[in-house]
Amino acid sequence: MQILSEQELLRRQEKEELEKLGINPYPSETFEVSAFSKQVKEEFEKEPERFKEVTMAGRLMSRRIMGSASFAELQDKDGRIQIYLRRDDLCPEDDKTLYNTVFKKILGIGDFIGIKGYAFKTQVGEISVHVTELKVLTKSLKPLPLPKTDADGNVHDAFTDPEQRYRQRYVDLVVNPHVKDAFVKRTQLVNSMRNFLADKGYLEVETPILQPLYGGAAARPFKTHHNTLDMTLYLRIANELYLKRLIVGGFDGVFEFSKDFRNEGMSRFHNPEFTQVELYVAYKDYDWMMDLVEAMVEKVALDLHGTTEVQVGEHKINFQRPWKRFTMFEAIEHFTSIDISEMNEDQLRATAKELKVEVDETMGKGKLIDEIFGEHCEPKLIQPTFITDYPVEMSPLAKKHRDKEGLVERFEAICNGKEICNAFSELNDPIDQRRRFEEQLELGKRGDDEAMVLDEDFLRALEYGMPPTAGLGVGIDRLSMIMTNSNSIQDVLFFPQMKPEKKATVTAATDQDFEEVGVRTELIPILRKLNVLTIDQLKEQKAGKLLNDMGGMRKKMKLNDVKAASKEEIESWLA
RNA sequence: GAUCUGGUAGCUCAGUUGGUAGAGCAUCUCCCUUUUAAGGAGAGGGUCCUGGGUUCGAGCCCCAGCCAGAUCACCA
Repeated sequence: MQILSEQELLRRQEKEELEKLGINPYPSETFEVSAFSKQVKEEFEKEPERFKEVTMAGRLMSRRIMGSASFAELQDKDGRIQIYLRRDDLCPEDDKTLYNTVFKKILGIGDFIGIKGYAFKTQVGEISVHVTELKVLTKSLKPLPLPKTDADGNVHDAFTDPEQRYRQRYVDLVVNPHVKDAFVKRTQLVNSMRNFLADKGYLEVETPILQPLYGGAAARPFKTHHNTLDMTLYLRIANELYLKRLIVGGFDGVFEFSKDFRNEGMSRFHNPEFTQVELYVAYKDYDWMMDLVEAMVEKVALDLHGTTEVQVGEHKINFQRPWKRFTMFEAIEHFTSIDISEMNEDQLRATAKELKVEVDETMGKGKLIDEIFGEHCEPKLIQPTFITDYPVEMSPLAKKHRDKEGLVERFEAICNGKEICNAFSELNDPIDQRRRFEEQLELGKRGDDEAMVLDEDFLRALEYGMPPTAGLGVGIDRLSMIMTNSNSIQDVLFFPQMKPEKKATVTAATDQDFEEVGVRTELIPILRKLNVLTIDQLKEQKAGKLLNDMGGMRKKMKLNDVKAASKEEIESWLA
């Protein structure tokens, strides 16, 4: 049994009162809506004729009752609009129940109602709807936390606790309008990219999420089991190897918006499941792909904001083409004034130590370069910048650079100090690919639990021949954070991963349970009020103390007509 | 995984050396009858995250745990 607060109990009573009046608190039939809050507020003055009769629906979010007339606010998908109710308009007949009882007494904040009426402008100049008909659409049984905004725009009592906001996103969305905006923008972002790619003639596809081998990235996977096949399956960490198989098969441009899963740490930049769009285009290279990324992200910014400039934290980021391009060596030289391009491993290690980068003996050349870059360059790259030509050791699926030894044709776009995409000229030499996988296997044997596994079927596909191909992965969550000025990935995921809420430790006893040990029905509420919720808790009580406590509580609860429990009675329960 | 911070009414938060749990909003009652974050008056509402300990007495002190956030580590 649930323990309900006073306000919850009251709302349950209100629901029952509606039923007694013959009003279904949860009606099933369609309620036709003809107008929305934003539309009425923006268009009424231009075209008042259109709003002479409107039907609207939403949650009641505030009420100001003044006897026979009331103002209230209705919140629909777009926002709030003031509504005006007058008793004699709502109830032209003698029966004033709908106004006096249903609206004034029974309905409350959070309840869904449908209204019919006409738009007008109040004396203070607020566009409102004068209600002529009112229908209860859903009774809400829990009180909403209600932030208030004052005349200066300051928000009071905002619903801000991050734990509650993420666990109960539905409440967050109802009471914090800016939250909704970020999610709408996220969907616009995806649509913008999808249209951009589809307009170029690339095919949106779906590939397996459950994979017998996980590949395409270096990460620990989630593992699961298929009963019928009696085999281990992994949730994909990337879909790269499947999309490349499709290029082998003859598609010359494929992309997929894919949920990927990585069994790793969580932070404001990491959620165990996240979204990437991956794109593979045949007969292209990474230079070509940089041009595409610039054009696509610039378009996203324009579609979302109408400008290429986006405010992110304290920075104004400009996505206008062309973006700055640095090779990784150039970037390091730019930020540290050290040219590392000709250094061997020992010199690199010495340089890293000099630059106060933490190094250990297991790090090879590639890893050392990456550490120096990550420490001294990446955080400083605020405006969108392409970093090109990565060390081969860290990129087992990228093609070796056409003329730079030890590097691959790879780029990342960095923005606001974080990677937003990763791309390469895809490795299509099956012999080289096998060798790179084997190097990964070595790393795995040495204990790197994120090393890639060898995928024979993928190699077989490459052996049939994959044309030269440019590939790209864009982190949708990261890009959404930038485009919505969000500080945490949790603000662009409706339901970020959380530990489960602690369950109620005890299952409360029912009335019947109490009655079975001899407690009179009318005494049960007193026991509950004393926090004696289970029979075990009852049995632990001391008879004398319980006698006193129950007497006090009986008085406090004003249960004067309930005969107090006697000492003998209490002893019989505890026996 | 480490460190720090937090968890008190439906919401936002106070709470003094350890001594009867508070405010604002929300809720309820009454008054007011075209308002603009809150018109006025009154009332109700609590597992102080959980479990131990110290104490005559714990929201407060000690120990263990749970949940969250931030930072770090990890995440090519």
